Amino acid sequence: MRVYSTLQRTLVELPAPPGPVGIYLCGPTVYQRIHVGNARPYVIFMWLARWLRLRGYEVTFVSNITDVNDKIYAAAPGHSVELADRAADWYIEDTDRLGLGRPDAEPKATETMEDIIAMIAELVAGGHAYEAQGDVYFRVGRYGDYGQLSRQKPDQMEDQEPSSLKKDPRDFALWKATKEGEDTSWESPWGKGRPGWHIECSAMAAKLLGPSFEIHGGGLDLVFPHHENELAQSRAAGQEFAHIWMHNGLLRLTGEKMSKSLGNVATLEAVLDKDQYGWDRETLLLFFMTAHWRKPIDFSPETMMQAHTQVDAFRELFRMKIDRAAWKPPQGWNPDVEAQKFEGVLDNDFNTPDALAILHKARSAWDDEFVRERLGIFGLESLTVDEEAPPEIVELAEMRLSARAERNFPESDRLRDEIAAAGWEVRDVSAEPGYQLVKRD
RNA sequence: GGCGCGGUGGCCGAGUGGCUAGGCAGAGGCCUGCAAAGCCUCGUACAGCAGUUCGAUUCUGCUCCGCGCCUCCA
Repeated sequence: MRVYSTLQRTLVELPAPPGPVGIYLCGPTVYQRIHVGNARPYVIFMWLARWLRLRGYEVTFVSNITDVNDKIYAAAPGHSVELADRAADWYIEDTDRLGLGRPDAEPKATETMEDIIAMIAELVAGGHAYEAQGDVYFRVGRYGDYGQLSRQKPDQMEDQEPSSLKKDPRDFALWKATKEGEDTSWESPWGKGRPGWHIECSAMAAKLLGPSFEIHGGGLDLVFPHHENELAQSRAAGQEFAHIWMHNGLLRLTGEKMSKSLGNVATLEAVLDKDQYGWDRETLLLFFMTAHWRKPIDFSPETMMQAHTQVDAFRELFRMKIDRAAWKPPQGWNPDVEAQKFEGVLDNDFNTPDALAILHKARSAWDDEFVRERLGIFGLESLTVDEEAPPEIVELAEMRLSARAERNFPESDRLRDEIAAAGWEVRDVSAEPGYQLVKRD
């Protein structure tokens, strides 16, 4: 198994199973509902964790929730705790709807305060950080490898968060003294305050995965400064930290990155909501499969529609009621060979579009077992179950069957329309009972 | 200005130094009372210009275009 790592700028091999493989994913800052773009890393890494387990790895998947931050203070003056709690619940609720389960741990910054403070103290003691009027800053100039992840040259960089207290404009805050209007603070050796953005991830990763682990993930927009800073502070604290850095491509809306600051946002809730975008979870999951995890992907009616059509095509395979005993692999379809290819493409940088192509080939070959066994990896096992029609629909279909037997086609067509109006499609088939009912949305 | 990613047939989207990606849409046909579903047939694409090579969409350089980061952002 190998994946592309931003740090090495190449594919990096994972140690052989069983690992262990620790995965740390940067989750959202909670002050509003997450958007579909935020859902992409969640989905990709849930899938990856599942796949690695199937391949025999011992996986520990940690994804944090940032619940102290300037944005949260700004969004709910005096009520930041309530907002963060509520928005964290939204995040869980919305991503739960994707049906992929949860990471092994979802730590919050506010629940990791001791470790955060201890780590900052260690950096100060080691001379990698300094205190200034209750703030603590990381001394970028002292860490020689600064910029190795993002390939930024320190002398070319612009200032990070300007502050007159910094000794060097490139330094960044590990701890911030409490300011007016902030309704939460924690005691520390430097007085009351709260952590900077980057240190929480270093502390939580070390706490739950140890000083050295395999994979650190997040969106491409986190490479600099967030991940650069995490790497610097953790290494400065003597930890090896993550070996592999996976950065997923960003979701785009009308050609631009979907982001809260640009305001071109479709919330995950809205995308899945019947009264809004109304896409089902399967469509969204398959949509994410269609592009490689490192590439940008366009969220548009066209691309979602194409994903939806594919979802229905897989459903169709399981409506066919294939007689497995009579089934034989057709020309050009060798399940064993294809199974190996399937493993191969996922083991090679987790290429889901290639995996999807193989599933389509299996579908064409009517190899329902092959497809059923693999759809589950992506949380799409629901496509294999065909919904039963309710009695009143069945009754209409029976009436239509009689009408057809009498060659009363006007009545037959009227009944078909009536069934369609109720959200079902009736088809004439040769197998008993002579019709097939399919749910339509 | 600095750093980085990408440009593939109508659309989405993998991949490869020479061998069919796959999907969507479209056209024709079989089947059907009409449909639906299914099946069959049909598309020789890889931004442009140089170069390396027996041969490049795939490697190198340049140009053009798009995107991301350098400030909070998955």
